This record gives sequence, structure tokens and C-alpha cells, in this order.
Amino acid sequence: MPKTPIEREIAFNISDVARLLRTYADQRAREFGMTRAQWAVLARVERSEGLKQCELAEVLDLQPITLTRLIDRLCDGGLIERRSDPDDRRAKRLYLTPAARPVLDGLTRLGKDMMATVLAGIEPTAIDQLLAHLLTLKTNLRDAIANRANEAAMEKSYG
Amino acid sequence: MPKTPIEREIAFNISDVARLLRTYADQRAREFGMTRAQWAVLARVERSEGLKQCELAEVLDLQPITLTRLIDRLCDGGLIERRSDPDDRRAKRLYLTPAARPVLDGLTRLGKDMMATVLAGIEPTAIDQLLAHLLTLKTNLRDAIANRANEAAMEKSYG
DNA sequence: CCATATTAGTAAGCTAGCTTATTATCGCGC
DNA sequence: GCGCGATAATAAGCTAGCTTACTAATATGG
Repeated sequence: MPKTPIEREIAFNISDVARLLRTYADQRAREFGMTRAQWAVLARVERSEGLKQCELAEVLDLQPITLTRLIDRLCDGGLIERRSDPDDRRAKRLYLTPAARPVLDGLTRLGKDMMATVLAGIEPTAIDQLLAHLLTLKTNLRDAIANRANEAAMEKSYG
Repeated sequence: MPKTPIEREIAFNISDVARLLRTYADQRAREFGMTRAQWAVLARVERSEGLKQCELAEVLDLQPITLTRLIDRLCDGGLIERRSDPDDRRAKRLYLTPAARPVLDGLTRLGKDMMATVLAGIEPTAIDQLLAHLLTLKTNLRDAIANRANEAAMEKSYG
């Protein structure tokens, strides 16, 4: 009945779910004085302390400047610290402060609780499938975006 | 092997896919001088001209102020126009201008092309499942957010 | 060994979400 | 019939993405 084809519904609904997820995660994370984006950064630093900012930006798939400002706030909040790299005076490496520990523990519990709510009514096998499909979309999108970037670069050089 | 449980991967990957989708859609939509968010608004106005802004905000699930500013740009671009409601001097109703037609035609073709790229390698039946799961997540999230809002209101009144 | 390219981090300025608050208008209840 | 709560649109100010561009430091090639 809807004029919109199902393929387009997929796109709209992914955006909707992501937005709602962000809103919900922001609401819940606020109890800990942080936002969802900061949470993701903090969790990543926990898993691999001592990363350079540019390395972290790479694994989080963010632009360096976007990450810079998230880190600014986490530093202001006293949860992580930047230490100068002794071998490269341009670089800064990221470490948790002791204050981050209890926050991370609370966030871990919060994450479990949240996802139980969000995924209520979906079978475990269906969750696996869902994740697999999301990964496929992600790969397709990354390729498509990279191809366009390449074409643009080609045009600049040889066009 | 990853310490992160699969439930959390779902959340991160939905956000990732949405972000990539937005980046890709913005890249492609730029050829038409607009962004993905403006595109969504324009497409919705096409389907139901004469809506009030508050009604449109409802169906798009956006905050009224978010929509106001998207409409500002579309009006600046000469694609839609606000007309005062004769029966309610607070309200404005939205209509396409003639200039919007060719843009919408181009965007329709663009949408098909994009989604073919994004969904490459996924079976039609799997696409149906994916959509169904997304709708479940959306419902769960909306309920969770609404419940929290209610609780907050209760606390204010009676707490 | 010095000039040039590359890399790390940051700044400026844009879009698009959000919450909270303001203004004008409407409409219901008394 | 009017007073006060609800509603329509907008304003202000926040977070978080992005692109483009700058500075400082490093790496490299002739």
C-alpha cells in the first residue's frame, strides 16, 4: 500500500532507529554526566589504552577533529588524559584516569540493560542475522563512499 | 573473541550504518543542492501537500524546531512554500513549488540507485526480515523513551 | 642536508539533531 | 464573555557529525 518501495523504508528506518538509539542512550548516559558519543570513546580507550588520537579516530571511524572535541570534554571531565608521545612530539596518547573506573563499571551495566530493552522480542538467532546484515550494509556503504572519493580525486588529478 | 557482547555490537553497527548512510546520501544529494534531511522533508511534502508543520513533524518523528529550520532552507531554495492557514492564524501549511518537480524526479532515481548499491548481496526475503526487525527495535525504543518521559513527568508532579 | 611531502592535532564554520523557553493564537470551562 | 491552559511556530543554545584549512613536527628524496 505505501508508495515508497521497501528498499527506501530500510534506509529511513535505519536512520530512525539510530536517532532513537542516540536519544535513548543520551538520556540514560546523562545519569553519568556524559553522552553516548563520549561513552563510545571512553569504552574504546578502556580496551586499548595508549592509542594515539589518529589511531583511535581510525578504529572509531570518526574524523580526527570530531574525536578531538569529544576528547576535550572527557579531559575536562577528568576521565581520560592526553600524554605526549616521547618519540613523536606531534602525537598525544590517551590513558584512563582512576576516576574513569567506576564510571565505566556503571556504563557496562547500563549498556546491558539498554540493549535488553531494545532487543526485546527478537530471537537470538535473529539477532545474529541482523548483525550480519548490518555488517554487509556497512561494507557496501564504505566501498561506495570510497569509490566516490577516488573518482573525485582522479578528476582533480587527471580530469 | 571480542569482549563486547553481540547486543552491543548491534547498537554500534546501527549507528555506524546510519552515519555512513547519511554521509553517502549527503554526497549524492549534493548534486541536487540539498541534504538527506531536506530530501526526506521534501519527499514527505510531495506525498501529502497542505500539511501543517506540526503535523509534518509528527509523521517525520522530528521535533518541531528541527523541522522549522529544514523548511527554512527549502523555502530559501524555492522548493516549498509556507501558506497561512485561513482558519488558524498560528498555523502554516506546506506546498511544493513548481521548481520542486524536476528535483523530486531526480531524487527518486537517485534513491533507487543508492539502495541497490547499499543492499547489494542481500536476498529479498532477508530484506523483509531486516525491515521487520528494525520496526521492532523502533517500537521498543519509542516505548522505552516514552516511559522515561512519563516517569520524569510523574516525578515533577507528585515526586 | 635541505626542500618538500606527509602526518598529528586543532580551528572555523556548516548541517542536523536535541531541550528548554517565548510569542501568538485558539478554545474550553466556568 | 473572558481567563487560563493548550497548541503552532520560532528562538537560543547545546552535542556531534562533516569539510576545508592551518600549524607544527616528522620523514623522505634529490
